[in-house]
Parts: sequence; C-alpha cells; structure tokens
Amino acid sequence: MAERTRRPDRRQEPLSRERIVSAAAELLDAVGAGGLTFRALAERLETGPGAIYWHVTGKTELLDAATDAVITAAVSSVSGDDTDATPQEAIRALALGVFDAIDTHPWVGTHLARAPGQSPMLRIFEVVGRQVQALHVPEAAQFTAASTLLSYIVGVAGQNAANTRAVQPGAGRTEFLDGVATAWAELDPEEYVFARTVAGQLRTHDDRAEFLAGIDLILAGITAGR
Amino acid sequence: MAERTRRPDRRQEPLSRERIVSAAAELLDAVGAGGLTFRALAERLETGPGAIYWHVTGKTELLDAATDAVITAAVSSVSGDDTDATPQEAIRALALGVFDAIDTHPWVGTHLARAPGQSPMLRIFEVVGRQVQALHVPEAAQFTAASTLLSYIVGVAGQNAANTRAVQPGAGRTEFLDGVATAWAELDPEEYVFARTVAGQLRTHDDRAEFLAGIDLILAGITAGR
DNA sequence: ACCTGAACACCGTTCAAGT
DNA sequence: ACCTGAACACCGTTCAAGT
Repeated sequence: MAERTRRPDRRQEPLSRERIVSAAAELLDAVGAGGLTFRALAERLETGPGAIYWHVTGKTELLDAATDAVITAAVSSVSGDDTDATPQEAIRALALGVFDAIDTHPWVGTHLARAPGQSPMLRIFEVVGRQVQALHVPEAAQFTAASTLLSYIVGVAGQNAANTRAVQPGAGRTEFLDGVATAWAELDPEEYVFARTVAGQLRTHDDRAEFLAGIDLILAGITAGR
Repeated sequence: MAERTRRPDRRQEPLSRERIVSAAAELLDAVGAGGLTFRALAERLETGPGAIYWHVTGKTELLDAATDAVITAAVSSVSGDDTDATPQEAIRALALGVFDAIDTHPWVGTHLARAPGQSPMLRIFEVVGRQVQALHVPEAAQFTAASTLLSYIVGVAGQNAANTRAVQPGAGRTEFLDGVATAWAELDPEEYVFARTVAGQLRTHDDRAEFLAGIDLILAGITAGR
C-alpha cells in the first residue's frame, strides 16, 4: 500500500483546462501580470507551450478564467443570504470581500474592468443589485444605484492594483504613503491648493477604511430621498 | 517668397519629446493601445526606433505623457473658475469633460488607473476637491468625498474603454446593447434574478446620462447630512 | 485525442557606429 | 549632441510531426 502513495509527484497528471487555469493563477500571484507567459506556464506544467492551446484559446481566456475564479470565490464566500444582515451591511461585506481579494491578487484589479461586461463584473452586479432591491429603491432607480456601486468598486480595484505595483519591494505601505504625502506637500501652492491641504491626512490613511467610507457615501446617496 | 513656403513637408523637423508624444497620441487614436509600437512610431516620424529613446525613457513615459496631455486638456477646458456655476454643476461639468475625453481616446481610460497616483489623476482630484470645499463639506470629510468621486470617475472610464474595445466595428452601440440585453435575459433565473429584471433597461441605456446619474448619487450622499 | 517543440512574426530596448 | 539600424532577448501563437 505504501508504494501506492508515492511522493506527490503529479507531473504526469493529464493536462486540463482546470489545471492550466489554476497554474496560471499561481503564476500570476507569484510574479504578477507581466510574468504570465506561455513558456513559463508550460514549464510549470512540464510540457510545451503548444500543448496549452489544445485546452485554451489564448492568453485572454486564461486571464478571464483566473479573474472569474477569484471573483466568484470572493463573492460567494460573502453573499450567504442566510444571515439577517441589513442590505447596507451586506453591500459593505461584499465590497470588502472584493477589495480584499484584489489586495491579495492585484492582477485581478487590473483585468477586472477589461473583461467584456460579462462574468466577473456581472456576478458583483447581481449581488449588489439584490441588496439594492432589498433597500426598497424604486424600480426605475435600481439600475443606476447598482451600476454606481459597481463602478466605484471596480475603480478602486484598479487603482489599488496600480498602487500595489508602484510600491517598491523595499518600502512598506507607510513609507509609500509618507512619500506621496511629502510629494503632495511640495506641489505648486497655486495649482494644487486642495491636494496640499489634505496631504497630511495621507500619513494616517487606511485604504480599506477609506474604500468603505466611499461605499457608505454612495449608500447615503441612494437612500437620501428617504 | 513663394519658394520659402514649401508644401508642409516637415519630415526633417528635428525630433523632440513634444513631437514624439503627439505622434504617439495620434497613433493611439488611430490604432488603439495595442498599436503603439516603437517601430510604427519610428516610421511615422521617419526615423529609427532607437532615436526615440534619446528623448524618452520608454513606452511607459510615452503612455503617461499622452494620457496626461488628454486629461490636462479636458480638465482645463472645463474648470474655468470664472462662471457662477454651483459646485454641483462644476463637478458635473468636470466629470463629463473627462468622460467625453475618454470616449474619444479610449486608451486613456485603460491607462488612467495605472499611472502612479501622480499627474493625471491628481489633476482631476484637485479640481474635484476644490468644488468639494465649495460645497462646505467639513474638513475631515473632504478627502473621502473627493476620493470617492475620483474613484467613480476613473472606474467608469476604465469600463467605458473596455466596452469601446468590445464593440465590433460592424455593429453600432445600439446593436451592442441589444446583444447584452438579450444575453442577460437568457441568464439562469435562479442565479441572476436582478440582472434579468433590469436587462430591458439596457436597450434604452445612455452611458453618458447613466454616468451623470451616478455622480449625482454620490453628490447626494456627500450633502446628505445637510 | 492529445502532446511536442521548432518556427513565425512580432515585440521593447540597447548599443556600436555614424554624422 | 543626436540619429541610425542591426542585434538581443524576449513575446503569443501556429503547426507539422509524433504518440
């Protein structure tokens, strides 16, 4: 029996779309969006680049599928309708789930907006939309409310991904924000009055909390007319 | 005198960062983000690819500079403090200016969020922030208010760029929306109740108006607590 | 049916050599 | 100082050939 459980050397498992996509996701996490290469992926799967094309149409499908997997996991891990949370709380939880997923997989933030309004964004839209309905928003206004929340979430996602990329491996988040704050404080006082004024707030800035505050602002707007 | 004004054959004008960036912008408008190539750009400038590197550090600088030019033009064409518009109107005008600029230069929408929180986004942030101040938002809440508006604007920008890319050259906007509406209407009724419900609204959807409605929602949230 | 890996048609970027 | 264009080290994708 012992010889049946060999060391986990699964190199000869047959190739499959599933294995390819999950290897792609690992590669993306390890080396970023620029590192997803058919040659690198083939090496990881111990095969040639051509083999991958038998299961997958190209790089776009790879990125789409990997992005969809992350978003699906994030959305479904958070949208159990079982709890008795208020719609506002449910929307906050969903938004944070997406935020955190993109924080750990920055390439998702870059690719999310690129996908043709289909799967990944549609999943978020659906969950947001249901909660908008639960909020008793009049029917004619539901689409706008859900779209606005979705656009905001996707927008922050993209910026967060860009910021993650911009942070030097050496410096931490604090050093990065300090740098930005210093840069802003040195801007032309004529041209950038506002940026200079709020520069100091950057040093105690919490991305996650700020993101949530934006969600709350939009929620307040949605429910403003009672 | 007539022989001094030769036909506008400026091919031998010396290369300059300015000429290179504007040629890059033309190329981007003509063939999209994927078509910006050092070889194509060199051909347009009647020189070799290497020459460009004397004036510019690389492709990133090219894209950054071209993006910044578009946003700067859009922002300054709209943010004359001369008028007696309300802050809300000024923010709407700015948002529409950015929206329209990205509509005519979709590559800007793709690249905007990628830029390291500097120039182009900072310009929008500044103008939005001033109007937020004019709205008499308490100081502690100004940063959040301006950030939320900025994130929303950038988010829609990215999605719009992606949609523009997704539209087949053959089909117009109406056909595209019809296609999406039909697809949504055929989604799994269990999984996509909300999307199916609002699918019909897509056929009479106006991107610009919808974008503006989102801005108004956020503005309502900002001014909700009086 | 599925895999292999060389080959094709590109990229961004560098750099010796020219003027 | 500025330009040239061949060369380097890559890409994504295809495809004849194998099993």
